[in-house]
Amino acid sequence: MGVYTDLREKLISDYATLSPQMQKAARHILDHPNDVALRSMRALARAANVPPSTVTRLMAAIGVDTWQQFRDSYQNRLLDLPASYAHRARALQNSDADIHRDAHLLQSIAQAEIANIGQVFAPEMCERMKDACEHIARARQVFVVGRGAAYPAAYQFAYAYRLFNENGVLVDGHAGAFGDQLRGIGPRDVLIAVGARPYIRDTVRAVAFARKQHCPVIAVCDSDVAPIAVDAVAKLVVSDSSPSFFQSFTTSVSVMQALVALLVARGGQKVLQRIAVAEEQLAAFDTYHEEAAPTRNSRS
Amino acid sequence: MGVYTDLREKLISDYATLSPQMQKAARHILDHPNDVALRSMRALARAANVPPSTVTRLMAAIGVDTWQQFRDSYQNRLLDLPASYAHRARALQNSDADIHRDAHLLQSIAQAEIANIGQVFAPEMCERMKDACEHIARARQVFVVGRGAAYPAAYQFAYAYRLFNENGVLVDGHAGAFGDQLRGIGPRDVLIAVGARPYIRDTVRAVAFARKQHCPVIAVCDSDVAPIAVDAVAKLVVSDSSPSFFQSFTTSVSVMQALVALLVARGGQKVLQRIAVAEEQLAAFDTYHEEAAPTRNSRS
DNA sequence: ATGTAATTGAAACATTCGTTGCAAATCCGG
DNA sequence: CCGGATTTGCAACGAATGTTTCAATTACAT
Repeated sequence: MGVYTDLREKLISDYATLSPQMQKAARHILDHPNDVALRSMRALARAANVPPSTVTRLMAAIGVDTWQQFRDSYQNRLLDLPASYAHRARALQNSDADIHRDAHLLQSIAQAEIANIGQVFAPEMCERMKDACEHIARARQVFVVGRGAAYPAAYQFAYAYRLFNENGVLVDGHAGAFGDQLRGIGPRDVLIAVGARPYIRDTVRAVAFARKQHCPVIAVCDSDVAPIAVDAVAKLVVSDSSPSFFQSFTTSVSVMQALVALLVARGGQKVLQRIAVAEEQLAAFDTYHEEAAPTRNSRS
Repeated sequence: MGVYTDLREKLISDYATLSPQMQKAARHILDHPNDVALRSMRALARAANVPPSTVTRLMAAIGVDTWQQFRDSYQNRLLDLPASYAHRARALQNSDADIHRDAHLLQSIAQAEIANIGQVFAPEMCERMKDACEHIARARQVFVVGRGAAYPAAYQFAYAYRLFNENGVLVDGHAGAFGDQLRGIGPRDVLIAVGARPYIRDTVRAVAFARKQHCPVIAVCDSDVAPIAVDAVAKLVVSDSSPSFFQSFTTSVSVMQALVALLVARGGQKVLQRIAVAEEQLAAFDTYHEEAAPTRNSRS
């Protein structure tokens, strides 16, 4: 066990006994170990939003004499990490197949995911995303539909979108009211449909209905010729290849997040304020867990 | 090619034209690249046995404005994932005007997502995932909870898991029945809790309840010291950094998918058959859209 | 050799670094 | 409600950082 690991363990185990401010610092260190190795103490403190002295005090609290010692162990970890991804994958291929079967699978998944993300954010797709945003920004109401495995992506968008806009509707068909939720959809609205093969009937129907009502459709799907992409004003084609049995829906989620990010960027300060208000409301509803003041074990 | 490579190659190609002292410095940098990333300029100068000013002059000689720039590129090399680093640099440099803003944002998102995926599938994390699978495979019932933005990840797992196992329960609190769904949870079960800051009270409560019932908890969260990770049998820490306003939950989804993939792999042929059966059932329920010969829009 | 240009290192510069002392704020048991 | 203990942020410190200036040195063509 390296020094780095020891220090990290100590931070975790002592975390509960630390003062709130020190917890903030400790937390940041645990979550961003590289900052310790590469940036200055003061910079770290700024990032963690604590005064520099807190970090020094944290060092004392976990029994480290000086920041330099602490930083050194984090730097050593960075040097010991063999890590390049290609390297990792290669190491796996010439190793015992059975024992590392799981590890191999996971590395394949990681590579597939990275490749997928890369494709989804290719220049052409970015253009399409921007187009999609134009439509969304202009729309009276924004409907989102996604069933089955595509539901997470739809939900994700609706959840984030509704933090700063009132006109988002997640068509989730709760209580069988699938058709109801699309009532009133029209040319001035927009429907975002998420789905991949095998296409779920509900989603296809929703798209068909929207088209009949002359509502523009944005399709997030696995092919330019997917049934839900026919005549869509924007086709966001996500690659969802995966070594596992199921397709990956990570990229769908990622695209939806990107759309939200674009909308927020376009909306500017005003949107940020709305989000702040929304989060205040949530806090008022006692939605969030308050990070408890630590129970201190006194030592005389 | 990354910035690092450019600088390094510039150093090599210009080596002959440099003054003797600068060559000493350049030589040391080429031989000890990590010193650039981790130590100070003066320390490097001392090690190379040249005065600090020589190093500054070397920066000017190879066309780098400041030591900080130089150091940054070496730091990036130290912690960057090998795959697709190129994307960002290239995409960023041939962009201009107001297109720049959106394009830049999307590229940053892509890069962040890739980095996040990379961290999530780091060797240590893979070990933790395998541990988590052990617990899941042994469990009598598998509860999954995730609220708010974390819901998609929870849903995603539950949806896929239930295709091949009967004992999965998505704790989604529909109709306020949040507590009800956890009834009977016990030591032989397992609870998978997904959540990131700000932690949602329901999720924290669910974890607390499970712990009180001595049910092992698997935490998918953003920190080793997240409230839902306390005393978890497996902590799957996902990095969710994002240039946008919201954290990214893509990685959570990805981890959940990976867990499913591991479980399927572990289950072997038997599991695949179960999935086949489940899909047949879905087809029987007319869930899927049958790909018909496309209705062609007349082109007369 | 001589004058010009290039190279070099010491010193000084404004910052920033990690650390410490201290006074105000906060918590908590009585 | 109080009084002691803990926690916290500010200001200040000396040390070290990256950079610039400048005088001394070297190299080299004339």
